[in-house]
Amino acid sequence: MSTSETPARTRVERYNPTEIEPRWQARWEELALHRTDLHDTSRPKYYLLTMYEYPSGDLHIGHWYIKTPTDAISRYRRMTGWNVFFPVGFDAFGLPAENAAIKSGAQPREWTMRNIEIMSRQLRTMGATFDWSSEVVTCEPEYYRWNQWFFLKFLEQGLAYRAMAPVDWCPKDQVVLAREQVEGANRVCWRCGTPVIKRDLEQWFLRITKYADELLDFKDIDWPEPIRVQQTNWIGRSEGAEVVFTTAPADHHPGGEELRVFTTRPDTLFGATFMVLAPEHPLVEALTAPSQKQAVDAYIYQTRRETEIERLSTDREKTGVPLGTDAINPVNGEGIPIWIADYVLAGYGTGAIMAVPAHDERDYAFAQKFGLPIRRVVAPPGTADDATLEAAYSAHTADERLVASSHYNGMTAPDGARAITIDLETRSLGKTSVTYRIRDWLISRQRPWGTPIPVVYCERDGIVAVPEDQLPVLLPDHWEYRAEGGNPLEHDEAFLNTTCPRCDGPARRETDTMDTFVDSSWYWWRYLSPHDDTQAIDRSLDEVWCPVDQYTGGAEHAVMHLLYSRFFCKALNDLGIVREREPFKRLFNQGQILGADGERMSKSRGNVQDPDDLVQRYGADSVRLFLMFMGPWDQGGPWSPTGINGVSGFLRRVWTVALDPHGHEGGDQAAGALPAGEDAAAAEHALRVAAHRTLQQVTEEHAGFRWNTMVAHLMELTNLLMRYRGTEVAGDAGWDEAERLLLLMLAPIAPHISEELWSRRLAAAGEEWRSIHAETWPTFDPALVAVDQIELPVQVNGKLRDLVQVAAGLPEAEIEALVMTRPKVQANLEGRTVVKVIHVPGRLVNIVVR
RNA sequence: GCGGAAGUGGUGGAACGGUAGACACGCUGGCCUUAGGAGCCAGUCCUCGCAAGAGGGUGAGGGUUCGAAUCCCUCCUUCCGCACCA
Repeated sequence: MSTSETPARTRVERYNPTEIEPRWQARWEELALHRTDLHDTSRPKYYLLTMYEYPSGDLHIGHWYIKTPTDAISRYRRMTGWNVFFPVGFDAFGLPAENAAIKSGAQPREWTMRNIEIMSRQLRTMGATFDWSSEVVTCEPEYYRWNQWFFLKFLEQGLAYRAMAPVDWCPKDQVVLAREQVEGANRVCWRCGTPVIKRDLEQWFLRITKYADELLDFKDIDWPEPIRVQQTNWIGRSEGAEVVFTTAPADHHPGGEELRVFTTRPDTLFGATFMVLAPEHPLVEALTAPSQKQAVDAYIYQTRRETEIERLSTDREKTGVPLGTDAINPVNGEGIPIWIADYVLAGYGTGAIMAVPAHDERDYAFAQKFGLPIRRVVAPPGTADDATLEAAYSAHTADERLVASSHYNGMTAPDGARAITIDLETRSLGKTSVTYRIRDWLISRQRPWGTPIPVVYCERDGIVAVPEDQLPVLLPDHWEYRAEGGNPLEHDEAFLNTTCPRCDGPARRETDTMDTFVDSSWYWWRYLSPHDDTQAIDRSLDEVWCPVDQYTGGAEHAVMHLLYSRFFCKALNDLGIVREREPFKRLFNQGQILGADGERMSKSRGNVQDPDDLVQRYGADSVRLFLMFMGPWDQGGPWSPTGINGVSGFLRRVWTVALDPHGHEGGDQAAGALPAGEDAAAAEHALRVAAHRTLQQVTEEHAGFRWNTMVAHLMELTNLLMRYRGTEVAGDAGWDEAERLLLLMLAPIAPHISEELWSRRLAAAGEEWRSIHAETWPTFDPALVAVDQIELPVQVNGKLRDLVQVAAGLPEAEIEALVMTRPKVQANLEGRTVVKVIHVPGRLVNIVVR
């Protein structure tokens, strides 16, 4: 059998990412390609930040999903002329280190540092352009001392204060529990199974509420709408009135005590038929009649076992207990019974409400359950006075009016609200008021692995701040965990015993540490000068580099980290420490990668995808590309164990067309021949046009981080090159241009293979090596992307009936005339009258017939 | 429950209010030759049909429009957050 007619399959070197990738990573490091000169002002700066990681020990595919597209942004920005700063660090304090310590006996610090080492190594396999020279690790004293310093500044400014707040408490272990340490619907301690109860402790707060109104303003930042909405709802500004009720005298109570309520509906004050206090309200004990004491105590205990989510759920049965005392309504002197119920929270408003069952759903449900009166005070015209309310009426219509409200009758609800509030104000029994759902930030944690709060308790001077020059207050190196007795710092005599900075007498250190969200509220400033021991933030670098131009990370941080960071920025600006009032100019929230089973990845479910295995098997470039290809970046989704074959095959094809343009595989009968009716000039032109159109699309896709369609477009271009492989145009100028653009476009997203093929191109051309990542992003030729022929869909009554080829720029009338002559159109027009023709130039023609 | 987001082939997804299903996975068929986690070509939304073609189709139901996956309303399902996980 002769083989002369089909050329032997060419044997090119196989694409071998495991050989290529470490080699280029080492080269880039050697050349310090990603070390950012923060003082270089020759190019515009671009601060690119991705949320730093908690060192849990394993980098999983979700970390790659955040970081590799962000790296593509970094590389693209560099190619388009920016001085990019792209740092990396670790959020190193936190509960998992303590849990591991309790389980294994290792010290949290050792465990954390070991994990950081492992994760740093794994991070390097991504081939990302992190500037490791600015790495930050928050559990290092050189970092957390500045948390302490900020705390002292906040304390001076009244932004930090101490107050009582409930914690989840295990009565057996005598320990404060984190939410995740409280298990099951019956809320028991994770270690001993004892029912958990809320207990009040003196704790430290940061006054984020001072900035509530400013935090509602997003005009200077370009953030996704859903995040802005979530923050707005979280802050939850409500305008209304505070109204002063007084208690009525009773056998057990002299009366005359003030009871302030907050309401958004002062217009419904005449409809208040009872009052509800939060079970934690300070007056509950004094107002409870002896006959009610037992029921009230039992109810308070029950409430202290519930979560706020349970308490606020609107679809569960309402519960409550009357105290046996009345409150006097200031507008009509009427006495109404006072109840306690869990749906009223101590921390919101004044912890007390006037209940207006006719006009509030929750109050309505409560009144129904306990047979309390329901009195309508707002009604649309024509409503009979005695018509029963089937549900709370809380709608607002233009023609509704106040009824049964004394001389306010006939007013609209908003007018009534204003009038009633003004009248109360003149009697000093009320005032307009604004309440926020957001509460001050509780930063105290009764745990050892965090930043010690820098205050001491002196028998003589009370609470005394540690002076700045005595910072940092160092965590002890080692501590013992006990089965009982809570925070080990409370048993560490060397840590505990100190002297009062004011009187030099004996003092005890604060053992609470800070919420780790304090660490993450300013870490991007520290990247600029991570080892500076004279100041937290280098103001001159802040002025050049901040705010962050682009921040990337998960949407699960919408209301906590991202709000705390904005708060910190404003507070630090007020302290004169930083220049800006917003930390992150632009934000992108990527989605979450789930396990192949569609569930959240976790070790216990056994569905964690390890990137190391994938890198070993397919190479980092394939993993990067697959994560970008699987769907829109903000969407995430389940991991597909087979999908990666697609991008891996794509990169092999890129390799093949680059290194073996003249060869072809044996399976295609038409291989080596140009498409029918196409000559070499047409083929070359087709390649050029495709390359430049792809470049135009890819450039646009970079602006919107649309990686999935970007990869698809690069696949199309590669498929086209594959089609012309082995033909007479392979390797010609048009082919070569397409090939060159393909590699440049690939560089930000698949950095290793593009660097390898680029270096071989340069070598083949006898040119000196220069990294593809130092090349300039190409620009497309407008003449080549211009469209000359368009395929125009023709519809009859909105249904597709035909496609016509027309020259771009053909006059509309000519197109319409042409369309009418088409047989398929004719067939559909037969026997019907043309009503009108909709012609969207360049898009379609729709003929409407009757 | 409250707040946010998403529902399109067997699967991941594509589609400025204008040709639904680009690009892939998987599967089927053909080819190549041989050990490569291979490669090449073709087909692949559903129904009817050899085909040309016809009809249906974007979670469900309604609406706006010449035209709706896209906009509006109601409902259903899934995912994320709810303040001590980070």
